[in-house]
Amino acid sequence: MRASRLLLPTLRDDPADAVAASHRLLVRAGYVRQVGSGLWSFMPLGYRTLTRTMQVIREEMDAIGCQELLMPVLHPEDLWRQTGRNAIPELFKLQDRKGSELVLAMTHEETIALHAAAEIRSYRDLPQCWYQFQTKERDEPRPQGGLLRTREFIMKDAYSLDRDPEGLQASYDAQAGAYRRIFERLGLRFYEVESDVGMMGGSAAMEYMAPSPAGEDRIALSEDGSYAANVELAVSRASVPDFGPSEPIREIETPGITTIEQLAAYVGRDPRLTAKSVIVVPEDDRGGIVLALVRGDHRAHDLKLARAIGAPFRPATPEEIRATFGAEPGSIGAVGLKEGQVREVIVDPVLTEGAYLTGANRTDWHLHGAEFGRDFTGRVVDIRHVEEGELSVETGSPLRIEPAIEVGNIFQLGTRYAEALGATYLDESGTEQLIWMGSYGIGPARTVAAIAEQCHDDAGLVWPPTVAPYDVWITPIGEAALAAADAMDAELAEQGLSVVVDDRDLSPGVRFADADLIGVPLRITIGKRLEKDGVVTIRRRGVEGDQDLAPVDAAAAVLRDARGIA
RNA sequence: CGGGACGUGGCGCAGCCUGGUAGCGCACGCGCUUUGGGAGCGCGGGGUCGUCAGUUCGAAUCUGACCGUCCCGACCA
Repeated sequence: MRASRLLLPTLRDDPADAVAASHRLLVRAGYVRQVGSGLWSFMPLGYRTLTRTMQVIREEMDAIGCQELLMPVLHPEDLWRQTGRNAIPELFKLQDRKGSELVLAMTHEETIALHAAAEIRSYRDLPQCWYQFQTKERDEPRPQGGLLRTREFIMKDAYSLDRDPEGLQASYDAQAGAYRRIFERLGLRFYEVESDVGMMGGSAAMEYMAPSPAGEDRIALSEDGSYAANVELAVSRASVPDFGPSEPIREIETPGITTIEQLAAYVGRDPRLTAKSVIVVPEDDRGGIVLALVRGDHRAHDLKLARAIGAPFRPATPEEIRATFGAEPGSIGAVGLKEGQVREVIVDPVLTEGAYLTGANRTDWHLHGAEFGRDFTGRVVDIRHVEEGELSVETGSPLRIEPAIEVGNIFQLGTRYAEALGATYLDESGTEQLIWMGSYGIGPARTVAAIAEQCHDDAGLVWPPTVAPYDVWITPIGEAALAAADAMDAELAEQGLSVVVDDRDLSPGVRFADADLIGVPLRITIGKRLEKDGVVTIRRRGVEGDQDLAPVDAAAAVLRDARGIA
């Protein structure tokens, strides 16, 4: 293919609003263009990379017996009412001309359960695995980072249907294997981590996380490799301070002290001997204030706390705190609360050992020596944010925390959707049973962006061969070189390689710079060495000092053999 | 939702404070020269300055509303 016939809208300058490397480079190299906030077009170059990525995913899905299908994006809202997920704020809603209520699908569990309910009759029909590549629509509060968080995106979503939990486990394990093969083939560095089940509901879940500074997620990894989890549910061993002997609880005056740092400094104690009060208002219909306690040097994790409460929440305002506790913020604690004063007290398990400095619910006073069980109580739930350097629970290996991009996830959903939509089968005894479901997603566009985050240098993209838009990029310099390049293109194309001959009437420097930016892995330059010695230059993008000279007649064979191209 | 920044040819920007007929670089078209790492010269095309309203003899510039885009926050008690 001649470059003069291709759309290659490369930009010399970085787009002004791009922050993430993938955003900057994919726009500059002409792969994608923005249509609106969180809305992107894949230009021809980008679409080649996207389709190659999708093809790898398709092959691995097919390899585990998953069958491809296609479901609509536009759904009757009623379908989503049946699972209650029509209340999710990210769900786009609209009406048709008759006023019928419709939604734009953000995922397809409901649809799958609908079809399972209608088509699956007998245990003989199970197990099944269905998947599609289909557009998802999500009304994100804040699209971000180019392709990293968008409002519309294609998802590969697969769904397994099994007769029992054992069958679901087997389907889930097969998907996990396929996912590892997919991301390995795509040349992505990734971690498989335990994850929260989130809005899907269900029992077990894992995420596939590509480490990148642009990632919105944080994952906790043990140095010995035995533990990997999203910080949303990661656990660790906290350090243990020296508590000293148990003492009776007593009030101490702490004028103007409202933060843990001030408190620890004022009384000259380790912050680990203080307890921090997190006061929040759940956003559900029950009302009331929840008081959560973590150790002074610890942080509560938002999502862990929301899970413990069973609802999203917002921080309580100073007025709400004063009204509830009769004291200023900064002096609040769980000791001496009256029945019904707060909706609930949640205590991090770390605080069940030892005695702590805590708020006295009296402005400018704190309590010394408060012990769980003796002086205060509450529901014990892990709500603590794990910290870098803490030890893994099982092996004691130190943890580090890395930012990462979630490129895929797998969920054991159980029977939630089957129940809601009546997806059942008859077992051998003729008894009606619920179908056990799993769901398995990959975002191909986000995966492409994650690869771009990991695979680039100062000059541009450096694609792994599996996802590069083309296999070989030839830069001919001069008339004779162009003929040789076309001949080489024909020969390589016959071997199944896709080739671009950059015949554009631009200076060599500009064409080299574009080739670097676009990031095709194999490069052939044909120029003055052709006339002088009859050789061409073969290089590999992104490999320092990599350069071979090959006779023009043998270049195609040399390139194929030396580079191990399949 | 809260806060901040920015909207001027395709891209990156200046002009705005101090109102007076819109400019630079790149890209683009034509011609000549040039051709192994972002070439040179010459000529040329392209912008109702985000939208609407207001102030004014006159608005890219001042005022207001709206729209759009990006970033931070919505943990740090």
